[in-house]
Amino acid sequence: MKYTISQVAQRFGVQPHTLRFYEKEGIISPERTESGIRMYSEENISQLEMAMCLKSTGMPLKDIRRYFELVAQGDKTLDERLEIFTDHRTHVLSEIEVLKRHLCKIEGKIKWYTAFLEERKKELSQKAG
Amino acid sequence: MKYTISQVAQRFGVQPHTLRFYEKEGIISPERTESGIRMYSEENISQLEMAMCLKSTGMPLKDIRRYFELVAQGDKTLDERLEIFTDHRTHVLSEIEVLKRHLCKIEGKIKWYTAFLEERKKELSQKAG
DNA sequence: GGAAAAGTTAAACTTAACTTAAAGTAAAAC
DNA sequence: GTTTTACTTTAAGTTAAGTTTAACTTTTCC
Repeated sequence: MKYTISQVAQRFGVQPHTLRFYEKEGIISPERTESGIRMYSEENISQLEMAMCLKSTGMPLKDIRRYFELVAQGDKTLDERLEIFTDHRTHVLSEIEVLKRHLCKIEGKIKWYTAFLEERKKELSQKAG
Repeated sequence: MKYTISQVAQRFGVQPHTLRFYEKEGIISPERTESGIRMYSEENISQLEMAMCLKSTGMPLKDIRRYFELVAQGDKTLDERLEIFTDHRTHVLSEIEVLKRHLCKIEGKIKWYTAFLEERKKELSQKAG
C-alpha cells in the first residue's frame, strides 16, 4: 500500500508542506510516480513513526537526519545506531526525572492554595452564620 | 540576605544578562541600591526558583510573567493562580505520559539492536572456532 | 472539462528565548 | 587606584522548526 502526501500528513497530524520540509532536510524521501508525485510506502510510514517518536522526545531534526543517514548506510552502522538510541534513552529518562521533580513543587503549590482558599471559605461562612 | 546579579546568576546557572532580560520581560524585578545596583532578596530568589520550575516544565515566559503579575495583585487573584497551577499540572502529567510512551519504543529498538548485534557476534565466533 | 490536489523554487516571515555587540558611564572590591 | 563588576540603551544576530507567499505548472479526480 502506498500513500499520497496529504494522506500521510493527515495521519501524522501535520501539513503536507511539513513533509516536504522534512524531505528537504534529508529525513524521509519517498519514491515518486513517473509524473513526480510523492508516494509514501509502508516503510516510509514506519520511518516517519520513528522520526515522530524521536522528535516528540526532544531530538533535534539534524540528529534525526543523522540517524536516517546511518540507516541508509546499512548494517555497518548498527553500533552507532544503537548508541544513538541508548544515549537518547538516557536523555529521555533524565527529562522525565526533571518533570517529576518539578511536578512535586507544582503539586505542593496546589495543596497550599487549595488549603488557603478552603480556610478562607470557612471563615466567611462563620461570619455569615 | 541580599544577592548581587552575578551571585544569583551563578546560583541558577544563567548569565547576568539573562536575569536583566527576565526583568525587562516583567518577570522578576529586584530592588536597587541608591546607586542603581540590583539586589535580589530571599523572596526574589524563591520567585526565581518558581519561575525556573515553571520554565523547565515547559511554561512559556509570557505565562510565567502573567503568574507573577497575579502574585503582585494580591489575594484577590488566588483562584486564578490555583487554576494556573492545576492546568499546568495537567500539562506536565501529559508530557510525562508522552515521554514514557515513546520511551517504550526506544527501549524496543535498543533490545532489537542489542539482540541483533549479539547474534552477529555469535555467528562470527562460530566461523572463527 | 474544471476543480482540487500536487508539483516547483526561492525568499521572507514567525516565535521563543535568549545572545552579542556597541559604546560608554559608574560603582565596588581589593 | 586600578581592575572588576554593574549599569544603560539600542539594535542586530541566533537557532529551531516550521509557515507563508509568490508565481506558476502539472496531474489527478469526479
